[in-house]
Amino acid sequence: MDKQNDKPQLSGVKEIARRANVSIATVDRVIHNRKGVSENTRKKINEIIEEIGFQPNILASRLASKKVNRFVVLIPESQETDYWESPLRGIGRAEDEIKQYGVSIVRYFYDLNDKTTFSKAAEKILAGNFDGVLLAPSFISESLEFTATCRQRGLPYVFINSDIPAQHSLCYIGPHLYQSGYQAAHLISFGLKEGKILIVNISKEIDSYHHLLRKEEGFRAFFSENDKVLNKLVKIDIRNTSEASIDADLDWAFEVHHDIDAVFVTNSRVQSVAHYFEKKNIQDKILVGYDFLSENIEYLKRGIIDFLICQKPEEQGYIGIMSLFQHIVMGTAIEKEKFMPIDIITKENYEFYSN
Amino acid sequence: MDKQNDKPQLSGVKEIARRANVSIATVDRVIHNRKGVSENTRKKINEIIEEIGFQPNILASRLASKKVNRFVVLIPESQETDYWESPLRGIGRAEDEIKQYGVSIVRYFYDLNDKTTFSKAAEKILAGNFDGVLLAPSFISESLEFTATCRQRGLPYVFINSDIPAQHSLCYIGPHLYQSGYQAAHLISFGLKEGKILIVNISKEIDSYHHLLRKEEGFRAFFSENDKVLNKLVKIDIRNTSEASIDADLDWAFEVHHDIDAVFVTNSRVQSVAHYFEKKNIQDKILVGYDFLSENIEYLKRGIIDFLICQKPEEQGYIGIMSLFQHIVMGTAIEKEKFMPIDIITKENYEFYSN
DNA sequence: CTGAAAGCGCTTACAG
DNA sequence: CTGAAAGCGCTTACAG
Repeated sequence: MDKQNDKPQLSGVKEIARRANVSIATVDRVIHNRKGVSENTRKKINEIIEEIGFQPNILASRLASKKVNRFVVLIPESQETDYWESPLRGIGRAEDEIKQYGVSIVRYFYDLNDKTTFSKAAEKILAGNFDGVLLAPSFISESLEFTATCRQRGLPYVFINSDIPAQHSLCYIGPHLYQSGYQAAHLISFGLKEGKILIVNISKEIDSYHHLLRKEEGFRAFFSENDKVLNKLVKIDIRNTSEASIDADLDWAFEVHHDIDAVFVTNSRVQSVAHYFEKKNIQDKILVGYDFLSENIEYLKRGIIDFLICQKPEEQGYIGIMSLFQHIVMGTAIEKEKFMPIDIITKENYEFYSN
Repeated sequence: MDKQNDKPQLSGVKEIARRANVSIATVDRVIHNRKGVSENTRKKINEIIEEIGFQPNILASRLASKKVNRFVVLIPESQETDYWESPLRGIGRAEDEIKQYGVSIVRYFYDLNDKTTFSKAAEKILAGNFDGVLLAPSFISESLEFTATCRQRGLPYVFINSDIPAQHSLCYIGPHLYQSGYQAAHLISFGLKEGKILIVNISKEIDSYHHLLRKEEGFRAFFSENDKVLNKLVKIDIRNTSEASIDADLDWAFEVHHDIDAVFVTNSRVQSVAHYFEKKNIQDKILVGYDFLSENIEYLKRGIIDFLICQKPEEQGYIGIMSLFQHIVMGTAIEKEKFMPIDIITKENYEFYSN
């Protein structure tokens, strides 16, 4: 049809080579910042690239290149709760999408109750030959040690699920903990204009305890900032996570504070409190906690848990890998901080929720 | 390193051709179900494809092919509210991702207040040469007429935002209206154990009115199914959407029902009620409505709107285009119905929400 | 510092 | 009904 366009403008490396009067091999060298090109030619070629707004054809590039990129993942293994299965699923989904681009992913897991498993895995990773790391830095000092070495070697890493600020990570992908606690407070206060609220922290690991504190802070901030003088807060920390121990602690709390109207559990262990409620046939108290886990959802369905706050764990894994991919393979810019939405899950909407 | 793998197994069309003792051109014909291959060869090649689990290299395929796919979008233009800008943004995002695969997207818009604009655009689309359609079927009978022709021509189409069931669409991507109303009811009832609730439908188009009804149905169902005898429901329909008219109607409603404690607006026009509340300095009533629009968010921030239900409009556009792409270009299977999550937006989490 | 040539795994005319 | 050959836009040795 378009007779005038018989010879469409060349727009690729070929055209650049033609204009610069060099071979396409040299153009390729400049595009990829490889050495062995005179300053003059480099400058000329870069100008032409600028001028014609050259965008490399990523399909052709990947097809021609035999280079493979090896990513490695270091996250907690699933235990007690199956929370970490979700990020893992997201990682798998990302892998499926990008394996045709020559990316392979190796997975390492550590035990959240044993720091040494983290360090051992980290060592293995450093011994291997990887191009990018996706890391859940649950143990602060061990993570710092690991990332220091990565940085030194120019091995880029991405944090998911919890952040260690100012560590030169490529980016952080995960929840805004403080704000999610604040959100939980609003929900409870919306249903309970006046009354006593129990905050429950359940966790045996000291390290991740700091996460729970951030949520608790946000939760408390809501009440002090919004002048909710009619709401009183009390709290208990439960470090022994056996059912018997949790039950005993809750027994104690409800005995001392017979007038508790609502309970906020700062993590996915809300199921333990729900279980307790069910056993004791407690029906009139508001219960809010975290995470889209099958057990939690069961209690949500039965009306024992009122709200679950959820932060797209699967998406965290998916975006984590894709961020590495964008940066390392595609060479595009990525956001420094990607906070997950604070999703509110109820009996009515859980079946439409996508992690 | 792997000396034993000097000659890695060929796995592509070449290997199939070798095993079948034919040329790769013939293999290509079979892969794409093109005619001009004897039943015998076709069968043999298909067996080999099965046997080696052949997966075509989509990069190479797209690079070699000069075929372009033309998608067309038919959605309402942005007016009154800027709701439709979001799906449009999602469509643009999808376009950016897949244009390297030879996909181009043409956009048509119709006026929600004028059915004829829909039909005219539909006609133009049918006159053009397209490979796939993304359609918001706001006008039922006009849409049916259009899709009948599409089906006849083998032109696949995807519905977004609202569904017309059993129309052989490739898929539907959008909200579950009934359930979102049910969700709104739960939220209000959580904050209001006892009291009178006003349902407000604001819309001048009769056709899309049916959507609002579905939400209202869900809303009412919550109260009847959950034995909320202490909550009373009243409703008004507002068909003249000028500010003065809305205000007058609300004046009337609050005069007749002086004891209204909460208001549920069945669409994004919740901002009109919020505006009214602000003018009249009404602060003690719960207000719940729909959609992440900047004006609505402003009222959310100021505490006038309590909750917004939102159904990822941008995502609808994005997924809509990607579904066409998956089906037409990649040839992969897609889900028949993709319901959007029912997101609950509050003052606390709106800034982390991604459409 | 630079270039000619082969090749990535497909698709597409074209010829038979 | 089938095949040989050119080509998609890059990358990669290799040779100079």
